[in-house]
Amino acid sequence: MQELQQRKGVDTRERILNAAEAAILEKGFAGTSIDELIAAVGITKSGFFYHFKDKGELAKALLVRYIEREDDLFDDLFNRADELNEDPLHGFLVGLKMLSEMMADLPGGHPGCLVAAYCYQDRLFDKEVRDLNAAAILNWRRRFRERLELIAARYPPRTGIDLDDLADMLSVVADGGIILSKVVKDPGVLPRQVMLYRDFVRAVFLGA
Amino acid sequence: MQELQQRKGVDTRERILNAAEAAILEKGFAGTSIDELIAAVGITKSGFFYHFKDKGELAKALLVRYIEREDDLFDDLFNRADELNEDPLHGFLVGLKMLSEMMADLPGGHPGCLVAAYCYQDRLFDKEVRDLNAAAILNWRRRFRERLELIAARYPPRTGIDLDDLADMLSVVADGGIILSKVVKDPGVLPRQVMLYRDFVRAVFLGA
DNA sequence: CCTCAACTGTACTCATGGTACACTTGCCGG
DNA sequence: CCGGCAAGTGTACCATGAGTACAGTTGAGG
Repeated sequence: MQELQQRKGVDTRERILNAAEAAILEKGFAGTSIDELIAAVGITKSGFFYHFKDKGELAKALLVRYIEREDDLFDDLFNRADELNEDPLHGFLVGLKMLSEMMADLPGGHPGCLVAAYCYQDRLFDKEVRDLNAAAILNWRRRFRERLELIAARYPPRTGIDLDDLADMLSVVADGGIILSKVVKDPGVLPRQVMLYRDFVRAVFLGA
Repeated sequence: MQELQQRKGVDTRERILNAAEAAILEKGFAGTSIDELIAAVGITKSGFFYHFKDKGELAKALLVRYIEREDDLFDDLFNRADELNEDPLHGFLVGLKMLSEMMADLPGGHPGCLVAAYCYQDRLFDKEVRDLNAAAILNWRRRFRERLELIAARYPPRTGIDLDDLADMLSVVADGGIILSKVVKDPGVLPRQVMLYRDFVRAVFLGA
């Protein structure tokens, strides 16, 4: 079955994606040259185009991989938090604390969010990629909204709070927090902002 | 005094900056070509290099102009809010409401934040530009922190809330809200997120 | 009429993205 | 041990974009 060959191929592809992700988060998509990627990975230009038919396909593959990983991370994190806790509110609060700690533990700070990076260069990509980006955000909204509804069923929230907006706010705080952390070069900003969001969620449902 | 000539020159420079700002927020810095800018403005390449010695100077001039405008906007907004209100907390809350309304009234939604865009392409710029970016964020932190201190002197805040973090959270919510609004193509997300931040500020100082 | 700001025009260099296509290498099943 | 396929290499080529160089033009003001 040519397992070794396949493993090598997958491996090279992953290494291209790794190099591309790091470079794109620092210099943007158009600012990242294929030449620098193949130099970093140690292959030739032809090798690159064997794996991706053009630069746009690299962009798409990168985003797909990024979104899958983030989804897995959220699944894992909040499932663990739920196991530790029966109550939906306290499970969510524990999950947010774990998220904050995870972000605090990233060596060198959070490297950046691909969704945000693509957002500020979206005319470089085709509709498919832009739709993928939007779908990822809407999926996170749905996922957190479902949790918030479970919480709201047991703890009546403050009136005038829309649960979609409160769900969105986690993505907002994460993306905004990443930007502030990067710009002021203080990795601590992001985890502290997540904790502020956690405080707000508690205030909404516990009124404290 | 060649006033007309100077006005014409300043005007052309501003038109280059306008075209560049719009293009960079959509395609990134490296994705924006000088050729497309001069085509949009209706000048030649020589004309462009008469105003900016290279692309890097364009980037710097653009960011300086953007930060000045944002500062002026905040000055104007919160000064007006203060005139309408004696109490520092209610003045701030009124200012946030006005900010939210202003963002809701932007036709086509917020075009994007240059600070955030530069953040995700920062290796394309020299240290001076990156420092400008960081200074802008720190200046907004200082500005809002001062307001929050005035409020805290009259309304004891919930314990465990750091005023720097709460000040940062406005920038965080703005930058994150802009990204979500752009990605899901719903201009309403941003103003609603600002209102959520306002709710949180009220909860911190009024406990309600 | 002269000067200066604000350009235009032409011509060139170099790097990068991308295309095309023939060729190689090495594992694997038959 | 041989043919096939995955995973590449090597070479050549083209268009676009950043930037350089520098001479010439235009029009308002003194």
